[in-house]
Amino acid sequence: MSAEDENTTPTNFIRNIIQSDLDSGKHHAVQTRFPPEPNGYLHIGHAKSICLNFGVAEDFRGKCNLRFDDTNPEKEDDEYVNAIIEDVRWLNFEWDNLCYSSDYFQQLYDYAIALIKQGKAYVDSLSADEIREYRGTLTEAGKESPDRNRSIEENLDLFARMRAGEFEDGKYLLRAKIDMASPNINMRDPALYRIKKAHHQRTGDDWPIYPMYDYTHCISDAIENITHSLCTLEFEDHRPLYDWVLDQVRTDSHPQQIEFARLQLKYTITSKRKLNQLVTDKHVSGWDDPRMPTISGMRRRGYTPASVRDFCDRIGVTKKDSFIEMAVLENSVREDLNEHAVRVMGVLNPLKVTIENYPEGQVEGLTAKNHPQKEEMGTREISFSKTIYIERDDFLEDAPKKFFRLSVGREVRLRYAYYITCTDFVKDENGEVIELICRYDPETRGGSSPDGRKIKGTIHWVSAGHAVDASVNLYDRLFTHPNPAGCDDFSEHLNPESLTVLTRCKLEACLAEARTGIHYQFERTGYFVRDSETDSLTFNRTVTLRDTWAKIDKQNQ
RNA sequence: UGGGCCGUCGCCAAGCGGUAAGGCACCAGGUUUUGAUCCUGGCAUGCGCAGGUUCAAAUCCUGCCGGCCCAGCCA
Repeated sequence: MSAEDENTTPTNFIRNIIQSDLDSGKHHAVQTRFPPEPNGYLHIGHAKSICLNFGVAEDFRGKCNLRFDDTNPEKEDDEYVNAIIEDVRWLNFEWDNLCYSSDYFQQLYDYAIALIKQGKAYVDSLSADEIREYRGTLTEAGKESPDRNRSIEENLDLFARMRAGEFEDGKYLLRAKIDMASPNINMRDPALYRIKKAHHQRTGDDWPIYPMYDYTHCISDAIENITHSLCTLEFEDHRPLYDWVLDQVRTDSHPQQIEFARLQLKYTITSKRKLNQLVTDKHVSGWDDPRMPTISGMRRRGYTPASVRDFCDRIGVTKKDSFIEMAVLENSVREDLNEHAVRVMGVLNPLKVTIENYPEGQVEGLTAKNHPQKEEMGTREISFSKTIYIERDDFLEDAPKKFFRLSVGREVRLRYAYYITCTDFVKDENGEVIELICRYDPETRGGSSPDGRKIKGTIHWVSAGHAVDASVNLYDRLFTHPNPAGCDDFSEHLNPESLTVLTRCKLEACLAEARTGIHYQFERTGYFVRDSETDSLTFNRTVTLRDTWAKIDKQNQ
């Protein structure tokens, strides 16, 4: 690795382990997998796992599978598998094989029979409540079930009948025979199979019994010859069980489970259950509401795959619980958008300006750059006329000295157009300023003066007769609390101002044909994309520009 | 008071016995027809705390302190 690469190629303890496994010859190729359960939409936390698993495979020239962990049919749905596939594709990763745990139901079942034959698993008739009682507590050992020493023949018979659908849900359970006194509760004869007469999205009504996660995951990994099985910290206690199952079962490989800390982002939540609740309780419009930390929400909001991937590279991978600041994500988004977004002008809160000395009815075309630093992005023509709109915020009746914008007697530059000086303003009956009267300097066409006088402020504008009307959605953080998930009721901390809908915004004419997926910078206000779910002309603000003035203004107050 | 794991700058994060990378944030300047971008500089005598080993410790040892996870027939 060269010195230049040090900042761009992430290094972390997992990559170090993989590198040494490759160096030592333990493995000759890397095989990972991203194993979502299709019971909800993917969020930014999953993006971290996706970038890790696919990223590692990519960088070590290995492969990564996309595997749906679909062993709980009651909560899973095809809607979710399709959304997940779309999201992974959007992030621009390519999987080796697309698999489902349900593909292995028969093998899993066969392995279970083998386990029973080895005397390592038994059918228990204890009820769920009894099992909980028998399990013991964190500080006390559990008790062995009366069925623990059922004969192998009887276990085989019972398990076969479970599979045949002879029993009602909950009547029997297949358990591993490990150690009821283990200090690790996961090892106290964990459940392997439960009876659940539920219809499965893929296997239909073939199975009245479904395997549990601990049993399924490790075997699925082994079947796919996964070399490094990366998962989050809460599964650390499950690793002994992961290894136990693979030690009992005859598989060709024994993947290594490695745990890392899940992503936590300040002022939002990354829990499928809670996100689901936001949708169900209508706090947001859906899983893809642009305020949601879901991948589909971020996509609709205008985040780019590159920015999400960059973010994941920056935050690192460790075993430490941490909370990432939103600013890191926003920085990644701004960095990518600054590079690629097309510059245009859009007035969000219009204030009419009449240029008194500009000829009535005259219209002239001015040339604007599509990107200030990138000539190759070209230019476009914009229309200028006697009546224009500027941003309300760009005029102040009583302006402080450092306010480089309009006020009576002050001169500013209209971007790419002329210098104008405010001479007067009009108020309505409520005392609200509704119009500005200005004079322009004909010598400053294009935005520079022959006398070279310095103009501190440049503001954006749009010609009244040429602008298109649009709605604009402004988004702010969804929660007012940095850790809503840690509160008793996270819904109490919803930010009432997370969405501001602006109507009749005045945008540059070219935006009438704006297409979803094209990123724009409305100069001086932020990055925007056309909303994908609305027919009328509606834009979503992806993120604001950095605003030093807002910061100064705030400090002065 | 069972087990597992974690503590390096406000937020992340390198570091793996040789004298504290980097990013975000923040602060101070410069350039600028976006108060944007960009550029320059500043920002841990210190690595949870206390002892010990060593010529040398964030790195090794011991003991504390603090935090997270586990008692679903969820994943």
